[in-house]
Amino acid sequence: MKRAKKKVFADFISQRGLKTTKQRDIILDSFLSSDRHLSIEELYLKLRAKHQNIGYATVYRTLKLFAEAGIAREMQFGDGQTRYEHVGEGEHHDHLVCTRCGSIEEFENETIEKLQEEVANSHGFLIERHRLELYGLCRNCRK
Amino acid sequence: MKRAKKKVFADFISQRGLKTTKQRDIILDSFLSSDRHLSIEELYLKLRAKHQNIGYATVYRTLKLFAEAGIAREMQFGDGQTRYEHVGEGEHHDHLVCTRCGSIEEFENETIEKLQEEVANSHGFLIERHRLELYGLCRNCRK
DNA sequence: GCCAACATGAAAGTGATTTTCATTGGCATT
DNA sequence: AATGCCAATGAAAATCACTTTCATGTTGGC
Repeated sequence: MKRAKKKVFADFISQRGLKTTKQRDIILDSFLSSDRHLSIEELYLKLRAKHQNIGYATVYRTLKLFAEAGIAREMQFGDGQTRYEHVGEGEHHDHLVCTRCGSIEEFENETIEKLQEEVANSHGFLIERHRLELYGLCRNCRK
Repeated sequence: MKRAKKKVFADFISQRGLKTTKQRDIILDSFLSSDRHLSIEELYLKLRAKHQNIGYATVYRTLKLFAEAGIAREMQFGDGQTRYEHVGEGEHHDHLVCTRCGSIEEFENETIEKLQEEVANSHGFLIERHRLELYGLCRNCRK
């Protein structure tokens, strides 16, 4: 699936007449082999450890490109930093965000999605996307 | 209920040894008689129309105070601006955000809340608060 | 009315992100 | 393999939303 995403990005690049570069390859590799929900800062630091020649701006630009290409999604959990998560085809999930340790778990729930549709319908509203986040204490932090 | 909130804020002010000022009165009035989900910028402009002597910083500071006093709540809908909504006692609701016209409707759904609790329980997670937002087209913008 | 403590507005400061700009580097074409 | 064009890069400056600073103005308990 790393393969698949690399392919998606390569296709995106060529379709748009953009170019393959060392930096983009490195950033993509690093992104794909990272935790989901990585902040730009975190990714940048991780990258700098190995490659001192990658600029901040390039990381920002490249992550935006991943989002446009459909292999990443921008997220905000209220800590003032934008995080990017991996996107699989048609995949969707919501989040449990720990307010103490900052850990982020994912979950899916069909029934909730259905109810959201019902609510939207009853308001004449057409859902394009949604966000559902539960903030609180994770299993470890409750103790 | 405007009365009630003014009382809540007045009590908060005196309990904390803070002071009543013209600016706070004006901002509170304006906030209470505004749409829910007003951005600071919007409120500031609205205020400036009548009172050219209210500073940006004061509006920011005062809205934070409202939030501390429990009569307002900070919200982010991803457009880069913080919005404040009115808070009634124990009241909770979620949002339908129109991606075209920016309008924000509210809804409540007990069943969804219950399901959220179930999901959290099954992960050993303790919910403190949550946010649920449905983004898409409102009734008018669908046409 | 006095005056310490709080509040205010203008401007400077922050922190995250974006843009600018001079330079470097893909890559399709000779 | 050399050419040329346009995209990409990095460093630094700019921007944006907000926060803090600081000199001055107000409030309210005495």
